[in-house]
Amino acid sequence: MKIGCLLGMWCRKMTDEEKKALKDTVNLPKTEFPIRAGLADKEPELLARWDHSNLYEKRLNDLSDGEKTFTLHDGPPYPNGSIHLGHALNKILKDFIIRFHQMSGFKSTYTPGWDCHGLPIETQVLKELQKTGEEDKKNDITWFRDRCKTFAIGYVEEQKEEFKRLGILGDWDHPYLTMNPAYEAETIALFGKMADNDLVYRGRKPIHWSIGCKTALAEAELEYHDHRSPSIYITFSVTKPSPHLSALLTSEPAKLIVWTTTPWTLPANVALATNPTLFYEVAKTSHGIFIYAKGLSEKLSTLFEWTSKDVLGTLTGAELFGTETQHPLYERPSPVVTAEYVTAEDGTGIVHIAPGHGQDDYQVGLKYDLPMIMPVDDDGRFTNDVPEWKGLMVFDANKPIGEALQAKGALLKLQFITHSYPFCWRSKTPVIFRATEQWFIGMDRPILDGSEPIETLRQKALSGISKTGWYPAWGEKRITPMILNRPDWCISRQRFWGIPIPVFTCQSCGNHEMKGAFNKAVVDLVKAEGTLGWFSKSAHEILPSDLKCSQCGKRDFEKDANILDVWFESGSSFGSVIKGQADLYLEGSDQHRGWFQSSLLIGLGATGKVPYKSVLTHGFLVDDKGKKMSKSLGNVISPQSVVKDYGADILRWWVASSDFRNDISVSKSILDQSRDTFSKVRNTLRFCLSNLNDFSEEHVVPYEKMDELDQWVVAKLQLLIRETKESYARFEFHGIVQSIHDFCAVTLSSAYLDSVKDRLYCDAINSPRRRSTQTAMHDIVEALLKLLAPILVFTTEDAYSHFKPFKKKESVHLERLPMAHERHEDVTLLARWSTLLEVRDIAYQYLEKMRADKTIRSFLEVAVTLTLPASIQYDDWASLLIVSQVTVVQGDSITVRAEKILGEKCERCWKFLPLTNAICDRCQEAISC
RNA sequence: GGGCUUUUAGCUCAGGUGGUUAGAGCGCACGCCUGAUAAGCGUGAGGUCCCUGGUUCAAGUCCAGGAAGGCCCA
Repeated sequence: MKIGCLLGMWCRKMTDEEKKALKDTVNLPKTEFPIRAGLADKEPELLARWDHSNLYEKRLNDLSDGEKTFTLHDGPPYPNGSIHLGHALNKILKDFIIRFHQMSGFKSTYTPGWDCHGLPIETQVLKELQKTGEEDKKNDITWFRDRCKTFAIGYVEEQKEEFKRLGILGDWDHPYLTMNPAYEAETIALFGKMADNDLVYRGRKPIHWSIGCKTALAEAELEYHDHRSPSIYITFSVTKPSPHLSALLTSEPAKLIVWTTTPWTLPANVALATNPTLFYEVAKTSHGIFIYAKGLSEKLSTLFEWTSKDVLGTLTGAELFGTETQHPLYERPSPVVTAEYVTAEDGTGIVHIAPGHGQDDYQVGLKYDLPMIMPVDDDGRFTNDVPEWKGLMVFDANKPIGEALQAKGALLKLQFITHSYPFCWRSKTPVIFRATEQWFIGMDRPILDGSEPIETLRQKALSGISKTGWYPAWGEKRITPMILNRPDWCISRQRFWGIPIPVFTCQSCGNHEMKGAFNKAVVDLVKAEGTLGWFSKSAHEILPSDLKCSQCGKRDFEKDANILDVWFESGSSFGSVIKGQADLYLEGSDQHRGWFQSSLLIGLGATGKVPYKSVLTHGFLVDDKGKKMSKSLGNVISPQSVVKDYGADILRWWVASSDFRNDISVSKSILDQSRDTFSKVRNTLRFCLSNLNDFSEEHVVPYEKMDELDQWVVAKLQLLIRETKESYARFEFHGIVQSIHDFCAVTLSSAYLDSVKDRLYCDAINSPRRRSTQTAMHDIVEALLKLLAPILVFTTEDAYSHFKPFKKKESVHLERLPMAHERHEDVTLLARWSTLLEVRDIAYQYLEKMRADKTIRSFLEVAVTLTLPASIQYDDWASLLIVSQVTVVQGDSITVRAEKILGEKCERCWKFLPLTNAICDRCQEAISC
């Protein structure tokens, strides 16, 4: 049927065929971009395409200006399981930042890494061996380490695929692994530099020691079981009271009461500790003058069967400080110090301190510079230092020690208690705390690197922190006290799966060699053979034949048996992965104690430089009630399940929508919401695309000739572009999500696009008004796709392939971010339209009432009369309100009246108008064009 | 127990220097459309701004104490 025939059929009802022909003249939207995202299928397809075209490399080449660089250095995750949501969060945030910088012209490389050594892998491999009954194999170090390596590689590959699936772009084919020979060699070289700067020293530190296995144990290798121990109350006689104590005493002897369940540690006692703020009672009893925590008086009276008690006075632990007592077994003093951890809940509020036999005791020892006596050997037997019980197992020594105390009159009470005590997970024997020789990085040693002024590592670290950018700013407040208060860094571990401590001990004089040529020999060896070379060769084979002991000149060396703390390894990453200083480190806030700190100390200790310019942190994942994710709470959500059920883009959209500086909530309903808001954005894009189907470069309308409504939306777009880029630069992605979603939902979908449908569908295809709108929509789609590309990597690529920009790249990810045109950010226009839209709101409130009382169903059935002040002038209210007819009357305030229109529905544009034909004049004209 | 930190509608977030009835979007309810259709539009209902006390003419905003979360230590 010819269109011309339609014009004459106003007087009779149209047939279906005629209606269809008329409908064919309407320019309805059309696109191949599917209405359903189908991310589960689409995403792997796009990943394969990017992989095939080498997108990462291409971006580095095509997008960068060649001058500006931005380096985000990746903190390495640990490969001992599938990635969890925290990993996903971290890597996705990094991806946003790198993509933003690349699309802004920075050369921004991204080398992902893995932290491959360490106890968790060693433990898992050991467990596997236990299951198969092959435990002995762990003694073959080469074989065992190879097994660990295989284990690590397995999860590196698994995690790599999981990260790639999230759309993270990076140099996945060349990641850094801390077990790579080149990496290991660099770590050893950095150790050497720190040794050169005199920061490495040998000292003693208590560790968990398994007598059954004759080995050091990590926390993870302990099991707690009930254990029967002696529980003894003993006394230390005051020899020199502190001034406060002195004021309460006469010449009569006074004694401090101490409780312990490990009598065998008494030979190593060097001090007593009180809590500085607790109150202590000095009491004259039937059995003598005693000092103990106030409040325990009743309990102790009963226990020791005191028949009388006179309180001579009370004083705080701090006031007892400085009192000197006599060791109950030996002719040596045991001074009173203070420690915050001491309580009056068990015992007497006074504890005995043996720095070689306890973690707390060790800290107290460091604080007060107490000697560390450690008279127990590898077999758990007393050494020559305790001649009277030499060779006796410590647990067997409890009895004779008790007897000796009794003989000296220092034993008040002996009982036995059953309490929870650590056992070795392998030999099932009770564990002891025992000081052993360890390697340390000294925090308070002057760094002898030739720089002036000479500072300690602690001083350098503190000034380095103050020069670093911390985001959020409280990061500085968090890490500063940690550095200020931390003890020396113990870098040695008694394990196998790691990088050896590259130290040689002279068998002749005991001297330790680790600098210069000694270090170089190890670096060269490890570069060539990996650290396996160290384990499979003797010192003699490793060292050049002309290297001699700098002390005695002999050539008989033994390799150190320890490996490095894994924090030393990961903290060395800047050395082999980035050149110079990174612009940014981005990790969870727990890394203030971990990687940020180890990197800082090694950077300053070895190279004199902080390895990062700034540090950004994110919070932790919690559920919708703010509780942390845990298996027992059953609130764990895996990234794999989110990818499967929602798609990686929705996971990314959720990450972007959260304010990651605080803890981040996640739950099914939160993800559902992310899916909903994502869909709104995607549908808006789709609608624009579908209306650009017949649009190309020759149809572009210059800004000046655009319809005012289009000019307004272009102005809104400029604002959005500018604000979005600012938010990216500040890492405030949730602001981006919010403003882009708001733009799509409110500015576009509800206001602009709804109003503009009529002209797009019903105006003549080439009408200037229609082409003007398409020009605006084209700009919108182009800008939105680019602005969203760093976040919605899959969806924007999918949409881009259905979009026809004038200069089309192979991928949206080879585009730069859009530029905002200041000239088009017309403030006057924006203000004017804000008023016009308020009028629209008022009109809609009125019309909604008509709809509610069934006067009308559709707003198109209505003729509106607007009363407006003279300040509001606009000539196309009918389009803006999407009603059939509007009359404007001038008045003082804004009021709306409306009534059901007297007219007929145009069969083409569906407006109600006075018709002389089946279709309205505008439609007639449109058809005949 | 200590250091750092969070707490505004069901949800995600806004709310410089204290100033009228605390905002947005989503979700929800109700209605419309069927030419964005596993879409779209409209209207509406939602808040003891964690609690208590204080400063002030005035506090979501400042101060003190507390509660409940989170990270790191002990």
